[in-house]
Amino acid sequence: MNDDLNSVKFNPEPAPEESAKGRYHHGGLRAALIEAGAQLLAERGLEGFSLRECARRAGVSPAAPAHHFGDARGLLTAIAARGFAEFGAALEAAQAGLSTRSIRLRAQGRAYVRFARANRAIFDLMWRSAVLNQADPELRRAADSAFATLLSAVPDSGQGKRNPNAAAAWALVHGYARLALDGPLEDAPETFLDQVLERLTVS
Amino acid sequence: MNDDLNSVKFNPEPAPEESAKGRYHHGGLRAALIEAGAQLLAERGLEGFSLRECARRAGVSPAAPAHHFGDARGLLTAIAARGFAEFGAALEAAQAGLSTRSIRLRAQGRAYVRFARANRAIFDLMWRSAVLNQADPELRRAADSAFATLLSAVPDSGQGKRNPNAAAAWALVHGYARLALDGPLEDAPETFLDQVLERLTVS
DNA sequence: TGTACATCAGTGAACGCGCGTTCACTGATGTAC
DNA sequence: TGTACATCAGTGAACGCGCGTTCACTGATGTAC
Repeated sequence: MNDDLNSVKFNPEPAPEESAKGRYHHGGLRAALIEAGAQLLAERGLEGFSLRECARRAGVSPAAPAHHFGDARGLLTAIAARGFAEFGAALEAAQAGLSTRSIRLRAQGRAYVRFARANRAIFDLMWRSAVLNQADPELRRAADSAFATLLSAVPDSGQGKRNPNAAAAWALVHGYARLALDGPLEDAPETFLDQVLERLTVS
Repeated sequence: MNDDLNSVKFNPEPAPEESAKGRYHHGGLRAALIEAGAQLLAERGLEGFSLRECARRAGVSPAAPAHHFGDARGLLTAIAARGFAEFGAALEAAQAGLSTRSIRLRAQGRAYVRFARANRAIFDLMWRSAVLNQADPELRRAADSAFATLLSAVPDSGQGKRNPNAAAAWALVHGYARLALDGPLEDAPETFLDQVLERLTVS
């Protein structure tokens, strides 16, 4: 993903020195913990996640993370926020330069599912609202921005806030992604998704 | 849900006496642990789930559950299996007596989402494949049977095993259910689901 | 119908573990003068 | 340019907790004869 974008986002201080090892002040601990946490999630899932292990991987004492994130929820929220930022960027990139809405929608659908498959632990986390601090402004901003990008490709049926076209497109793509992660469509090829997206009537 | 069906399924011995309290042998511990576990999940989610707490609620020593389920994965798998059995029964009941496929599909879609909303903790669990023993024959049977019921309402496009009509219907309904549980469609009314289902073109 | 005995279900105390969090602390940084 | 000092980031030992699991055990059940 876009590392530059994210290190700017989460570590607004000057870039940490190459070798932060052995120094008393880590220099980029916040970003390092997010990275360690993301890797830990990928390896062991949410069940195997712990603040202590993140600290261990970042080469720092068990009490250090509290300084930046308070508790596990805080760190998980930051990881999810980074996930949504990358997710939104992927959707944006997928549709950039494409002209018609329906073409942009298909392209975003593919990017949506591809992101879920390539980042399954993070994608899972992004939707586990019970373990996140949903009020966190950074999380909210990143999530809302990603959703807005997706929905910008759906024709507005003029039904106001609750738009069945948007919900149908979102549900179809989101459901496909979930089924691709959770079993039933685990090994479906990308072309199959295209066939599925064709079943969507959005006018 | 259908308690008779499930106690038969999970507790093939003669029905436990009304007052199993105080007796050395519980009489229906297996079923009682499944019930306690389901309630615990509903109250605290998977994060707050523990074998010890299930035992406590069933009024039994911490070591007792191991006798029936081996470990937490075993009990969770049994809970998920019961969930799939109830889920399949709900889908079946929803479409019973309806004539055309498209009508049956809509009815099942509504039942699918209604089940997810009414049993969110169990529905979540049913899809958390990482914490379940997916090889468990009872789980497999219950899940496959529920899916078969759902897909029986989808026109077969003659494309063999990987049927885009089936995948589209399933993804749309499943995605809607997830979005209804996880935030974006949390308080959408049932009629909105109908409008969304209309966007499905399945021929 | 009665008795012996194998089998089964559940006990309860004990264990070791990794966890989150606390606490008084210390080393580094950066700013004011 | 130099020094004093406040602030900040991270230490590391300690705590109490609930967990899963083990273990030798015991009470109830049901079957063979």
